[in-house]
Formats: sequence, C-alpha cells, structure tokens
Amino acid sequence: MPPNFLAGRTMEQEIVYSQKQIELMDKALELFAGNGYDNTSVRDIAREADVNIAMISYYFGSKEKLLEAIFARHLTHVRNILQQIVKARDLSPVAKIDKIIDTYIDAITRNRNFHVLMIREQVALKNDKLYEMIRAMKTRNFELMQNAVKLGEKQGYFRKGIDVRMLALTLFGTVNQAFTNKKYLCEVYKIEEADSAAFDTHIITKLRSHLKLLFRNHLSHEGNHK
Amino acid sequence: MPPNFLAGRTMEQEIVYSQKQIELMDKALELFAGNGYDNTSVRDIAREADVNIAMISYYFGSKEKLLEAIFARHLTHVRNILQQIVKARDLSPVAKIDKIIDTYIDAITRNRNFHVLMIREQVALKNDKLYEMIRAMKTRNFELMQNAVKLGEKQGYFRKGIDVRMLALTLFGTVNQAFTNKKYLCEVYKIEEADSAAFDTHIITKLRSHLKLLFRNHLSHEGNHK
DNA sequence: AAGTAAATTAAACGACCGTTTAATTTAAAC
DNA sequence: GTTTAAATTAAACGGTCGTTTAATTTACTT
Repeated sequence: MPPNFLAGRTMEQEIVYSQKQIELMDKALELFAGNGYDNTSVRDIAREADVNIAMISYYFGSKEKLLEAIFARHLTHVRNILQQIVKARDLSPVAKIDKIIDTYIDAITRNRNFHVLMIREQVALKNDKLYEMIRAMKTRNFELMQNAVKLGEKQGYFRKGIDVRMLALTLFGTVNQAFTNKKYLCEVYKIEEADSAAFDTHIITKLRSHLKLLFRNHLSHEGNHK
Repeated sequence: MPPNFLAGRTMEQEIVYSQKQIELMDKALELFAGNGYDNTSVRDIAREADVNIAMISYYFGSKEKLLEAIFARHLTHVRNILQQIVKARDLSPVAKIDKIIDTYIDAITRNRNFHVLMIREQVALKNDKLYEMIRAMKTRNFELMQNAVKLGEKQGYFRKGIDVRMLALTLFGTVNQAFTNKKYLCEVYKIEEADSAAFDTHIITKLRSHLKLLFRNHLSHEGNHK
C-alpha cells in the first residue's frame, strides 16, 4: 500500500520527501537533463539511484508524476531565489536591472540540471500541469522586470516606450542560448566541457557583463536615437 | 533491394529525392517538430504520409537517417538564404546588421517546423553528424555577424570592443526564445495559437524592431557609456 | 509477351517501455 | 513475541518501438 501523502493533495501543500525519495528525484533529474525525459527509462533511474524499478511507481505514482514532482520541487527553489529581487527595494533602477540579470543567471548556474531540463521539455510540453508551472514562473519573471523598468521610466533614468515583453525575451533567450549551447561555446573558447567552473568564470562572466551593458545602452536616454 | 544512391555517398553530393521521399520527409518533419523526434514513431510517420512502415527503412535506412536527411536538406536551404547577406556588399554597417536580423527571422518564419525541430533537438543531440551540421551553421552565422560588426568598427559607425560572440548569442537566443515560447506569447498577446499569420504580424514584427533598436543602441557610440 | 529489377505490402521479430502483481523482508507498535 | 503496516523485491504484463523478412505488385526493358 502506498504512503498516505500521495493520495490527494492540493497545489499549495508543501510535500515532505524522504531522503530516499529526494535521492531518487536528484538522480532522475540528472538523467532527464542529460538524455531527455523520453530517452530516460525508469530502469535507468532505478539503476542509478540503486532502488527497485517498482519504487518509482510506489513513491510517485508514475514516471510522469515523478517529473511533475521534480518540477514542483525546483520551481519552489526558483521562486525563493526571485524573492531576493523583490526585497531589494532601495536599489537604483539600473542596479535593479543588473540584479535581475545576475539573479536569473545565478538561479540557472546553481541548478543547471533543472534548467536545462526545463528549457528542453518546455518545447515539447504536452503536460498541462508542467505548462502551468512554467507559465506562472514566466509571468512572475516578466512582472519583476516590468516593475523595474516602469520605475526607471517614471524616475527619469530610462527612456519611455520600452517594450518590456521583448526585453524579457532577450534576457531569458540569451541566457538560455548560452546554457543550451554549452558544448559549442566550450569548443569556441577552448574550454573542457566537463569543467563547469571554467565555463562559469570564462563564459558566464562574459555573458553577465554583456547583458548588463546591452540593457544599459538600450534603456538609457542616450541610447534612444531615432 | 534498396535504391542505389543510399549505398555510399560523400558529404558534398547533393541527393536527389523522389516526390514520395520528399513528401515523407515533410510529413516526418511536421511530426518531429510537433511532438519531438522521440515521441514520433515510424508508424505515425507512415500513417501520415500514407506509405508502408517498411518504406522508411527502405528509403532512408533508418528513422535516425531520415532525421539526418531532413537536416541535410533544410540546412542547404538555410545556407542559400544566408547568401543574401554576403551578396549585400553595398549596405551600410547599420543596414547590414538589420539585414542579418531580418534574414535570420525570415529563415525561421519560412521554415518554422525545421527550426523548431533544430532548436529542440540540438539540446538533446547525441548524433555526431547532426551536431556537425549545426556547428557549421552556427559558425557561418557568427562569421557573418562578425564581418558586419568589424567593418562597422573600422568605418567608425560602431564603437570598439564589441563582444560579437555574445551579441550573436543574443540575436539567436532572443529569436529562438520567441519561437519556442509561441504558445505563451500567443496567450499574452491574445492571439489564436494556430493563427501563424497573426503571430508573425503582431509578435514577430515587434521582435524585428526590438532587435534592430537593441542592436543599434548597443553598437553605436552614443550607447557606449561607462 | 517475357523477364527483371524496383516498389510495396502484411506480418513477424526481438527489444525495451512503464506499470502492476504477489510475495517477501523490514521496521515499528503493542 | 506477536501483530500490522510499510518497504522492497523479482517477475510478469500488455503494449509499443524500430527494423527485417519474404511475398507480392508495379513498372520498365528487351
């Protein structure tokens, strides 16, 4: 008989997982991110996490619900990280934009596997529950950026008429592109692909300053010619 | 016995496909783009293209080689489209950047399915042949942009010290993000997702002008403060 | 019209998939 | 120490996968 907490639960409830379950989720995430959800079998996961195949259904109900559990778990983390930005009320608009850029990159860097999985699976998404989770996160991300830009406009730091929606597309698109093209970028910059620390210090550092300068130029008055 | 042209061939040779084969590739591409490569079975393809399952192996050797054939076919198209940029020698650096942006967006718009497939599968890529094809394309794309930027720098239109590698990441990342988030964007802009024409006129038009302004601000002298 | 190679078919192949079963072991409560 | 529920297991389930076979039809050459 399965453990009781899997029976019926609402969205809001935080689920407490056992050590074994967390280990299972972590191994599964690693495999999902590396090989894709479809290309990872429950047998792969079970082998890697050193549990019986049946435990996946026993713990999570199904392979798909395991994926949902992983998403719910990590999106909670992401939400917590984003709170940093909301708290930073006393920053100037320019500094706030910088912080948004840094925070987003930090969130991915800290949890690379999950973000790679999310970027990869969001294209293929048939699962309504996952789509809803990602949609909520995108909306929150956009609103954070919009608040910062609108404030900057009102206070006269930024020019008027900025298309925040498109600007958000640029931020998330550029960062995602960097992480999904890791292999290619490592080749170009002559970095060992497995060396994530080198990737972060050499390439992601470039990415940070590029985005900050790009946004500053675009948002500032001087940048607004024509 | 299979048709002779599948026996042994070099990279360079252009392959001539029969009408039936092209139809098969087109239907397969449609399904791959819609549901992902792994989620599309050869039975799905055969049913949609109205051929026997065995014809896929008979024509292309395997499902994977069918994917390779689709990539080779469409990447040839992309290469031809990019030639437009090389030919446009008499344009000013600013106009040339605009043309690169437009051409890249045109290439995707004209062949949406293939690009969605490519963006989706490049994350998961195990296949060396496909990776090589995509790598070559990325390098060509980068070089086009680098040539335009370097010329603009030399002629004094652009500021010095522009990180072209990161700028390319921004262009391709932003555009890819727009196309992979079509569903979400259509919700936000209240457009029917199936209405691709509306997506192009309302959202992609915004994307074009956003990117052009963004790049202009970033590349120009005035934009270079700090 | 006969001969021949290409095209097409239905059926079967073995492999792997996610899930479930039923039996057994483990652990905690009394 | 017995009872009881949770945890774990090996095995089997039905289904789908990509590919191959062997037989048949089609189309073209002589």
